[in-house]
Amino acid sequence: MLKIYNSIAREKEEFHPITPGKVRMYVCGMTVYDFCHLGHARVMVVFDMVARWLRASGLDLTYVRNITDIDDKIIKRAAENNESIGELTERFIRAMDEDAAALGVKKPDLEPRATQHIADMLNMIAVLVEKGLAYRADNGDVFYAVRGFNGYGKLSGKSLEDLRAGERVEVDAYKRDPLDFVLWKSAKPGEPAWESPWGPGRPGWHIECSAMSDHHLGHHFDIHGGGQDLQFPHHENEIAQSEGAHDCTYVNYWMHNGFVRVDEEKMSKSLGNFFTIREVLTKYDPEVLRFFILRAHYRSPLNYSDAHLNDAKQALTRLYTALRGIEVDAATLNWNDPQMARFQTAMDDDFNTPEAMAVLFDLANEVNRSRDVNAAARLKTLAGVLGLLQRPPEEFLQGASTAGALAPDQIEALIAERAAAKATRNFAEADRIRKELLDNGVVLEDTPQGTIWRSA
RNA sequence: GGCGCGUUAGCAAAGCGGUUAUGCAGAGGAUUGCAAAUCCUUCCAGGGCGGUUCGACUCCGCCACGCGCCUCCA
Repeated sequence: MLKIYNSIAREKEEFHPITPGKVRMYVCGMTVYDFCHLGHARVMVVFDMVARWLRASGLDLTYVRNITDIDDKIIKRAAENNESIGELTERFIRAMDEDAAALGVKKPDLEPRATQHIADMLNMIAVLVEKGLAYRADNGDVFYAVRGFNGYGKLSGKSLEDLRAGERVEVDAYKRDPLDFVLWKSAKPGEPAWESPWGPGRPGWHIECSAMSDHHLGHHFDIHGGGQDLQFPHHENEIAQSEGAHDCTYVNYWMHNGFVRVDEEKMSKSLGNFFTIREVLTKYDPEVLRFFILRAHYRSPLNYSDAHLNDAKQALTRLYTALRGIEVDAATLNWNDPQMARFQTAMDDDFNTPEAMAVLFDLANEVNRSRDVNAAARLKTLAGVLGLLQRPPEEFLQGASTAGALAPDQIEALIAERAAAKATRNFAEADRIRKELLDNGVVLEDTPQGTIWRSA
């Protein structure tokens, strides 16, 4: 039985889909005005893992991850770059797709874009206005009236009074209450705008997710995910909008993944301490990054450093090494198998990937001892559930990231030379060649079947 | 100030009220021409102070330290 830590309940709960056998999941995706950083990588990989596990568990999943392609930062960046908003967002959506693909993140079933759902947003805002939960201020903006929704704060555990006490934001004079938030922003000259009953403008930050999730998944669905920093205010405001408009529970299970940190500090745009995915991928195999992310529990902080990535690389190398030289057919998932059962138990416990990975290493040990094809198949199949270990081992082990620039045929030539030297027991020469290769980032291994190599 | 989370061996990171986590690194052995890889053995834990218990890293309380949200943020 799958248990999920539900942010709104602040405890693990048994997972029961609204419709038996079917799961509807919505995850807050990217605002596309820049390259994705490691924080984005974590959201994508974590919820890709969640999606894979739900499906491996036999559930019929509909996974929606939105793209926010209109917002203040996008407008600002496009102006700075002297390009249209469409050009900017298309560019970064393409980059995001590349990054996601590199990390082994499968495409969600649906990736709705905010600009495709303006009508849905306007409809929802209209409902909120009719119900007295929203109002048009004198400056033309439409605000959500937080005081009118009595569940406000239930996700983040904040009361309106607490929030007021901690007020650090300049109070917008047009708001009735400082905590009211914008649903619709009236257009300023030169800004992109859509027509609306309240005048030309564009959507506020939170309404797009309420509108898009409703459009694709309905008023009430199973899982809503995102980074921890979205819990407040973004998700809190989504609840206010959706439940305010529909008068029913919005989401049953809220999932929030932990932050990526650098030097024990949150990686964020405002701190400027972020690394983009593509930056990291110039130094590390993307699967190493995926492995690194899944090696920690999704709710824990994840500290980024080269030392930790190198450590992850070593660990993943061990797994691939175990599979090297074994022809593996895919095994079927059989939860009666002891190791698979242990893996399942771990994953069912709020997606405990570190524990699930421990099973992988135990299996690797078994494969190394027995060289058993079935054990190898179980290893590869279970790893596949996490989106790992699916490439030919040589591709990973001999992959790029070598310091030197020797082509494979050059390496093979040197290995042949060394073999010749060894044949005449000229070990000095053999060792010299081996050292030369090592200096070029190539490690040799002599086996009964001959010499093989891998990248250092 | 309000709310919340964390503190595990050299590093990373889990489960568990009493029995080896796991990976990397270290030590010894097997193997190897020597290595590498692999296998075997092994060292190194649970912030501090109390409490509950026959027994606590694991439950409870307090304290210390760290982190996060309350502002755009995955």
